[in-house]
Amino acid sequence: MSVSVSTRRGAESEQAILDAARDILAHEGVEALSMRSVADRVGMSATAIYRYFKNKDDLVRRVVRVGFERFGAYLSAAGEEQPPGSLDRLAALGEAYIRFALENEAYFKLLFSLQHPHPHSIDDLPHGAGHGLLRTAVLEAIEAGSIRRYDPDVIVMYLWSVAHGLLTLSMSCRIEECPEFELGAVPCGPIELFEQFRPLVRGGIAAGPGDDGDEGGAA
Amino acid sequence: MSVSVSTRRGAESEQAILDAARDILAHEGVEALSMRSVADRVGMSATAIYRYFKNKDDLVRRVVRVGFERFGAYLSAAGEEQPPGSLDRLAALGEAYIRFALENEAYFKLLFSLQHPHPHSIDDLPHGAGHGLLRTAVLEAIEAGSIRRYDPDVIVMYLWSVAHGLLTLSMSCRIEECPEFELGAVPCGPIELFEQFRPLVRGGIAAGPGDDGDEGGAA
DNA sequence: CCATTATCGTTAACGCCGTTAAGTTAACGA
DNA sequence: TCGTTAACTTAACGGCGTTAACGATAATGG
Repeated sequence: MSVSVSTRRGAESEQAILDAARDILAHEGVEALSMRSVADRVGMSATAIYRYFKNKDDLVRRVVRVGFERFGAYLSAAGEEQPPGSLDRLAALGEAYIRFALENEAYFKLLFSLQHPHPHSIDDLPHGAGHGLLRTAVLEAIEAGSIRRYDPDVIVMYLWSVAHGLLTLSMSCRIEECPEFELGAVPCGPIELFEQFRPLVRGGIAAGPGDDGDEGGAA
Repeated sequence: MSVSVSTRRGAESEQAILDAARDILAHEGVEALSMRSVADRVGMSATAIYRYFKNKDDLVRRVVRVGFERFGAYLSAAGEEQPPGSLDRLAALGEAYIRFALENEAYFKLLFSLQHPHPHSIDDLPHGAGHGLLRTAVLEAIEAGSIRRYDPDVIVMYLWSVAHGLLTLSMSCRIEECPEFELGAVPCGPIELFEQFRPLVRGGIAAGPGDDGDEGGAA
């Protein structure tokens, strides 16, 4: 009886609004995302959106949440390509983190915006934006003996910080345009840099015992 | 010909505008920083600001630049408290980076905003936001044998990423409110976490010799 | 000393924004 | 048939960055 045409049409509108907002965000950037622009795209007036979303922030939150459900899937898939408990799995997670952020830059910038942070806590994110995934991988790696025994939550935050810091720095400073950041005369994006980080993350920056040889470097 | 009274009065207004904008940014946050609010504080109309600044972005850029001149001084002072070429100096720089960002959150968030990144390149920042400082410290540490020989620019980006990532994550996810991030039942802010990172940065995450490790990665 | 001129500031207005309030239309249950 | 309600509209408010046109005022040149 009651779950009738009207409610279904309502849900369809809601979905259309979400889709429109997602498109605008992805293709025109966050600055072009306004109630009016979304409304134009779905062919209704801006105020109609308020039937489905409390306000703009609510709409944006919903949009972002959808995007980050794929984030979790993307990370999960990338991690499972490497054996559990291995360092390679951790590296794959980091690389997937970076790759996804670069390919979905608007989403990433919006979610981790410093001005209006959208996750009120890590738990707000689907799969904790990969936090749970990473934590599991770290625990497995410790258990497998791949990485040293240390507070797993600290290791998680450390690894997350390395990838996230590299990303946010490259997004806000455009390091790829800096002449200093051409490694071996080849311009170097976040992914290449992240690869170069691997030995440092694995073995640290401290000089090893009896170590004096150069293990890498630019011209 | 003279740089006379009229120009000086103009410069005074310009300074008053900058001061007002800085105050609003620091005390009320970036959302309260509008041309009209700044104008109100200095006691003139919003449009008068355009005599001294091309537009809002120009004003903000100038404000941020002033703030980050102190950033460079802060980092420099913190670094010099530790012996040159030492790991302690690198750690001090990182800790100062975090401390300054926490104490000048609005500045930090504005400069490294992902939406409107203000540094067009690292060189835009006074002292490269400490980049030059860090680079020098890394080179000295390599020369002193404190850290391994590796591309110094990669090490710089790595260290910068660790600190910056921890900061931005904590600012956008409010990790201190997450129950997971109480280390030893004590709520744990960025500075405490950064301290916990030190052994990882120094020695890496890999299990030391003695543990059976899956050391056979890609590289 | 006066006219000119550049400097410093004003008010009014435009088009955008998020949001609220009130009104319209159509489908539905009783 | 009537009343209710969901879905959507238009009108409007206050705030935003910004432009244009205009006035006051101080410095300067003849």
